[in-house]
Amino acid sequence: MRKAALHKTGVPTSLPKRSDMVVEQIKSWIADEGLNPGDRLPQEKELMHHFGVSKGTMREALKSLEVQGLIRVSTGPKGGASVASVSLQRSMQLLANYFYFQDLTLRQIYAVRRLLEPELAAAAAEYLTEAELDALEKSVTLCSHPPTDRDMEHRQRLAELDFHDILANACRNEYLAFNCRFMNSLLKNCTVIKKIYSGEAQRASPARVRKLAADGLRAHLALLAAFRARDPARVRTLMLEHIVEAERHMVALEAVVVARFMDERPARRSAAAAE
Amino acid sequence: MRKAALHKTGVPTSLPKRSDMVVEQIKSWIADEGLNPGDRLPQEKELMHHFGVSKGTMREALKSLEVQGLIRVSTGPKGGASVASVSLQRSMQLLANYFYFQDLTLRQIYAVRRLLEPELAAAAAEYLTEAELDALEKSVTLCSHPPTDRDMEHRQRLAELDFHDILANACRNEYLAFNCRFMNSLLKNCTVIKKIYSGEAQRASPARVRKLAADGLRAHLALLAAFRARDPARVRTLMLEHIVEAERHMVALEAVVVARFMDERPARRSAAAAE
DNA sequence: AGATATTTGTTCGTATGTATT
DNA sequence: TAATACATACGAACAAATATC
Repeated sequence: MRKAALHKTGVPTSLPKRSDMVVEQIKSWIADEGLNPGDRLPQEKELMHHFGVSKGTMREALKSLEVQGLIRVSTGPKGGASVASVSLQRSMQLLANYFYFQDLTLRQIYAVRRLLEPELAAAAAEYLTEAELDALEKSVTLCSHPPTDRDMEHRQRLAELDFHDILANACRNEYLAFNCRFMNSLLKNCTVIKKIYSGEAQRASPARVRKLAADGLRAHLALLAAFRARDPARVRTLMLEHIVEAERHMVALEAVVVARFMDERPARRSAAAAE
Repeated sequence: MRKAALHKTGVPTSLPKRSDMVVEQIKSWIADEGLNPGDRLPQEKELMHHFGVSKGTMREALKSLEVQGLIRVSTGPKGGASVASVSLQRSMQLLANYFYFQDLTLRQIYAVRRLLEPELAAAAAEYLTEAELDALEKSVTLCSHPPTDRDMEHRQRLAELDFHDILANACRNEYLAFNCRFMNSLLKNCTVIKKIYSGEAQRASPARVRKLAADGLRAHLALLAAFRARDPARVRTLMLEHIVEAERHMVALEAVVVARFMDERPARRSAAAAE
């Protein structure tokens, strides 16, 4: 399970441009040489000469690699391009771009979350450090007081998601952890959460928002106790209940909010431009 | 659940370069205007003038957006940049870059696959068209004859994964489907599959390879019957068994192959470059 | 089918900014 | 502080691709 082809782009979108060919060559060069994060690439001038392209073209190629997160480039002496490990944030952002036009629903996300998050929590139960347990508790206490204003309400919702991010940090399965972190970030940016922030959700259905918060707090408290007891089976059960419950509240809120503000939403422009 | 911020990059990596600022501005412009795939952006010259940057800088910005999959650009009259929906292939490749340095194990991937694939299959059972059922059957028959050479053996392994891709196509949950498709592509490129292709796995453990193929065929046949019967519950059960079984074989093969060829693997260079 | 106009793609020369020593 | 090494940015000219007539 190592070194799956870094370069093979799969489908030739059209005619490959010069800069794209350079990109592929540099990629396979990195893979073939087995370069690791931190290793430096030759400097611009040398690369230009090596690939027989001009500055502008080489710059575009390096830009492409930089956007993909595969290299970092810095100015000054000892500067230039160096191999980088793709950051978590960058990957999540690039992946979020894919779903931008997919019209995901909360149900679809929660259908996956319901399956993965209990497993993540159970795995984390085994490895959570004392520091992480304290961090969990801090997130819980932040949510334990009724919010005095909307900003605090919003921060409490985000803290609830931080709770789940901490579990991802403790999980040794990087693949599982990434998936859960990404769903957390999707939820952090989702419309319903934003509506809660802006106060629209409260106005639409204050009782539901209160119950969402109260149920969340109760669930996190119970989970924290199970984590401290290092009881993976109980953690799994509690987390599943928590996710199912949260989904119910969120979906209900989404329906309310959408129904109330449908007319305010700007209709999307007609596709297939101009002409 | 619409229009989560397209632009907010999150962490300012360092000092923003000119081209990066242009990128962010164009992104938020696309989001604010609610542009859809196909909608055209102003042409290079106009953009240069609008943002007050030179041609090279503008080109870097457009290159960045192109790499992210957010725009496509073409030459000629009526050419220029237009908004694009990020393609599945591009997203999977960008995401694969993240895991390139994460040293994922088969176990980690299968820990997630075991949870998601049965759910995907159950969901697909409801929606599979006749054409898709036929495609499934075609994949199964391709695997039903003992392979005559290594190339055929390899194509059969890939056909098995195509079987699972077809299920993803039939699933209405785009988020679940993406996750399953991505794991399929990870497996297609994983070392063990490649070793099977090159014949190393056969030489190391021919009995295990035969059993992997035989069990896979049997499982897919049973699944096909359950799909035709539109029996989601049975599909779910069968798929779980199939995945667990496949994991066992693959992990065993991986161990054998790694043990036999450890010395041939090129050691990775020392990290933290020069100096 | 071929000519032409339009728009991106590439190159070069030069100047500026920035981090190291 | 100054000198050096490197990326970053500008502008003009030319090459290549493609839609339209």
